[in-house]
Amino acid sequence: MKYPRSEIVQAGTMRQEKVTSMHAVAKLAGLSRTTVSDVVNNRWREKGITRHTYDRVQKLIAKYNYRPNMLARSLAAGKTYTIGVQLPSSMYEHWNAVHKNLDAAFRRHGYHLALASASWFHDAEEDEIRRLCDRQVDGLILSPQNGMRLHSLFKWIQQRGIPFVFIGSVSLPHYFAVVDDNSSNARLAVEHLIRLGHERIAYLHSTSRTLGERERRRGYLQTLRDHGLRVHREYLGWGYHDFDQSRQAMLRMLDLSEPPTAIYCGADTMALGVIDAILARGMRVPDDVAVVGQADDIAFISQYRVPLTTIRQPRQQLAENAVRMLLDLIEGRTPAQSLIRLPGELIIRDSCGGLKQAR
Amino acid sequence: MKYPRSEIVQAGTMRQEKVTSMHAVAKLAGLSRTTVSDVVNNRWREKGITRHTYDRVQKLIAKYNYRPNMLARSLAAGKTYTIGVQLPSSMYEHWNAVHKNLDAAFRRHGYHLALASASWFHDAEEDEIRRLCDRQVDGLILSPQNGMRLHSLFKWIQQRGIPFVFIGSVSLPHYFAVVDDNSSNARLAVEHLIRLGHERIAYLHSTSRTLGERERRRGYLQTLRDHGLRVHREYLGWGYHDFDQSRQAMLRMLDLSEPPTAIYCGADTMALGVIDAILARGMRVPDDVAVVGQADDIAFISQYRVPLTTIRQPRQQLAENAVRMLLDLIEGRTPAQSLIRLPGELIIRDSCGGLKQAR
DNA sequence: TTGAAAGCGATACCAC
DNA sequence: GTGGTATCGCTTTCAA
Repeated sequence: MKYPRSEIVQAGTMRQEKVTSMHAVAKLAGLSRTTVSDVVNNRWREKGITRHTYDRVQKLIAKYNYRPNMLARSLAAGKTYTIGVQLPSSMYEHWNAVHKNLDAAFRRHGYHLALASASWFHDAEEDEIRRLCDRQVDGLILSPQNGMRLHSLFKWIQQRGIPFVFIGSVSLPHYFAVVDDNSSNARLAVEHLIRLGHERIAYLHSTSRTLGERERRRGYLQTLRDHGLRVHREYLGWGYHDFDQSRQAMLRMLDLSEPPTAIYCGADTMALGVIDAILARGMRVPDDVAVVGQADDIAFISQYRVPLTTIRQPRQQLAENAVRMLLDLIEGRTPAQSLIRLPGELIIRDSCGGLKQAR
Repeated sequence: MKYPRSEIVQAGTMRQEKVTSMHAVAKLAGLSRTTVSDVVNNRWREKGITRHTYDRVQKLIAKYNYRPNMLARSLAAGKTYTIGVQLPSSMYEHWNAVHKNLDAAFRRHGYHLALASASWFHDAEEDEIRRLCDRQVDGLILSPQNGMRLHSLFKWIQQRGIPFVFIGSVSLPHYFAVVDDNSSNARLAVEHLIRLGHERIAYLHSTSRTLGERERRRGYLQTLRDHGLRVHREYLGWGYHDFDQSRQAMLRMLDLSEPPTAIYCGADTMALGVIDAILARGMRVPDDVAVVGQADDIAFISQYRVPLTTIRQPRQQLAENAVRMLLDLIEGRTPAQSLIRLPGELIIRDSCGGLKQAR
């Protein structure tokens, strides 16, 4: 027999595990596969198929519970309607929200996401992204932590003709990207602190691996200079995106002869470590040291010991712009811009306090 | 020409966007597809292919950057090595960790995950799971919030011969599942409170939709009875898994003529709302009311105003057992058990305090 | 309106 | 060691 997998064993019953195929439906209806296909794909009108035929097919589809095999469909059509997505770990709110927004936006356009496990296993980033390509995704949204080292990977993806856009932070110049305006975010934070009367403002780096981090640093330094404030080498610390390391770094800063009175942190997680360090020293936030975080990433932050003032990045816009850009690329249009920078907004809570000194 | 998609345009160059196919490699090597396939799938040894041939093929694969098309492979082999996963939203730590552990465990066995968007869009659960099946997943890990209403869906999946196991909470009896022992978790919490001297112990339900929630309630009630404590109707509240609603519910309980001195909450999120309510009333935690949460779900909980005592569910074991069970099913073995119940552990922090009354 | 035929890119079995 | 042939389930083009 030619189609044993869809063989009909008994009237109204398909053999266990064997699923109805389009061909089986066609046979049952006494029609050709094409006709069934046209009905299934809702192009029976323009193909001029009789209402009668349409109904007959639909009835059989319902009766035998036929569902098209997406694998076969994708292979034949050369299109999977799948978008490969690789984001940083989404334990906290920011990336989780970005992921959700991407999902929602792509769904509206008939695409679904394939998530790279690399979200957790950073060393596997390159491999995971390649694997995504092997699954014939129609496009990629990328936010690799090791982005700057992956030049050859991006070339490789381009060669395969798979469009991709970076999200959150550019990995390398000359590629499509929708990113946070880290430089202006830093300015937002630092100018807020300056406005409150602070002059000894520290900055806690997160990781060194992204261009975004560099821009943030640049924004911090430039803002200080623009306001005629001195840059202290000792006010630049490293938190490695980690609570404990940030705590240690802050402890060291507090030991300086002239410790900072305010600090801007590259991530909320780090800001929490910083606050913990300050409180552990018997000092108060914001009275002794003011703290600003980045991302507004922590759930129920209002319930913390010191609700954190922070910079929130525009999750919705980030996702929606990236989706539009990638869809443009996939569908052969030229995106209006190749690089979109989105500024964040300052969310003022308690960790900064009011004016430092009544003039 | 028979294989235009892989046509070689110029020596060393493939036409834009057209990716090398296995057939192209074979032609280049002057071999048959079978041979190339055997090399690619690492079964050249047993197929008795010359080292020389092997090397030649490998070299061409490298040169032309050939990578097998997983879609085609899956279609032909009737196996995708994809596991469909549908979990509750993973904004907090518990489900995020479960997801990660599932991913890691399946990867070790050569599978990857396809995540249902339903994690966020609960009303779409059924649809999303069906869609997952359409993509020919080899198996499913499910944790639907509306599970109890989805009987026909599960029948449908079974009919298609796709094995699945529930995780976290059973949706319906008689299916494979790896679940939290909610009844014993409730006992753990309530007995801890009783041990501390509490007699007026409340319980805040999360949602009504899962069997797990029912079991937790049962555990709470049974434990009270076992210890000869009276059950107050007014001590049963609903938090709907939501901070604000839990806050309101607690506020109402505090207005009782005889308010509870302790409360066990079905989720950490809810416990935070409860604590906020208590503090808002000018009362103290744990001095006036002791609080126990469920899940140990909140990041940096130690930094909250009142670090929460809670029950942590075994994330790693949950995932690993589910993976083993599903793999057994997929590979035709019979799982040792069809229902695995995993008890949680009490994580004692500050929201419970010490003995309520010195004997 | 409908159907036949040729792919899509692989796997699998079986002779040579 | 190697190659032919059938197949997976669907799309697409072109004739009838």
